[in-house]
Amino acid sequence: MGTDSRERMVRSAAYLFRERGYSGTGFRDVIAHSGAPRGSIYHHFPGGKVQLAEEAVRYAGEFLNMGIEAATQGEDAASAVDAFVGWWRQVLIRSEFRAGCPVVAVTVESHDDAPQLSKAAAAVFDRWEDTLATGLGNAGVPDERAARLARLIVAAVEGATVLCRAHRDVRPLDDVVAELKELTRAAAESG
Amino acid sequence: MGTDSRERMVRSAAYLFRERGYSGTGFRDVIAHSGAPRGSIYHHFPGGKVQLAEEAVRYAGEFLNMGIEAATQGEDAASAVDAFVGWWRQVLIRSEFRAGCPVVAVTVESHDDAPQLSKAAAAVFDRWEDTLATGLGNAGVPDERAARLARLIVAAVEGATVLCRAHRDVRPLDDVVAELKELTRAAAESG
DNA sequence: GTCTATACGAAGATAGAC
DNA sequence: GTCTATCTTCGTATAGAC
Repeated sequence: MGTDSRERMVRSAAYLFRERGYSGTGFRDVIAHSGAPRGSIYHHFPGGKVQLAEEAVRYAGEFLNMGIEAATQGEDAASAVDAFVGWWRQVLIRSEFRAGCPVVAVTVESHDDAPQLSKAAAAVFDRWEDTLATGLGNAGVPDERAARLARLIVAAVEGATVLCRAHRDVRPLDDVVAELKELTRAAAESG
Repeated sequence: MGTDSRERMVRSAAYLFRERGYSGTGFRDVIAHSGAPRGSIYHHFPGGKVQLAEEAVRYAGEFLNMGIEAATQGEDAASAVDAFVGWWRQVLIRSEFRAGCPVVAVTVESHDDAPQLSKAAAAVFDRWEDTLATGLGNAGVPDERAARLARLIVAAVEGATVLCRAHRDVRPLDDVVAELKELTRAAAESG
């Protein structure tokens, strides 16, 4: 199965973007990290680096979304927050605060000449919000409120991961989560 | 006053980082944007690109902090949020969602070989939080809560700017701000 | 302070053989 | 699908003249 190296490249790109960003990650790095052969980059990705990045964004988006979906089956509203936050906590701590969110990294460096990247990123953020909102809905938060809360959660947690990387400490994330959980519980009870 | 081109380089670096990130911005671009002479880069910045970036982060941090300070003199708690958010709204809209926060950009791409950059970024985030927390305190929010709320505001607004860039729309920021304002007002009244 | 020239490696991308 | 060779442009950084 020769398509194996293709998948590894996408995964490696997502991994490396988290640490060094889009411009900071070259094919050189992706090849080295994935162990994929140099000669087949443009065979697998005729669209070059932009295509690779687009797929990496989607891959990361899908991957995390599955985690959120699995964890938002409960009826406790706060568990929806935990589901989303838990992943980032792990990423931050395991990488010793060297890694963050690849989707944020790509968004922040996106050019005009590659609008596919912002579009892919927007789709990922939307998907995360939808899944979270569904979880909040199951926990009793009214639909309209759930959508706005989900958006706040995504924004605040993504922002908090950046603060954590700067501080090399999880506390910003923990502080933010404490506020979010309180807010979420109140919203569920009032619904 | 020959130091003028030095300042312009720092400002240009901050400006360009917002759009293309740290790795995506070369000296080439900084020279072109600032109009500064090529030959004096390493005269002004012996530490090279890292030093330039460090100063750009500090410059952006100080600049925005002055804006927050000026706007948090009132007694309305929500105005402290507006002060911070207003700036990012302007940056996003005027750039047609091409520009974000340079401090976030640098943090997200920071290497192990230049820990000065994360440190400078952390100092900036802390300063913004402190100024915001003081504003919230003046509006009647208890000190401990004010600190946590300020941190949430910084994280959520920074995260929202990323969402706005992906969507090419201000709505994520507006949605997040609506929630933050409500939360802030409640905290001020309960204090 | 600013210039030119230059070093040297890496970037993304393409062509054509196998 | 993978290889090697190659193109062109760009990256940061340095040296030494002016």
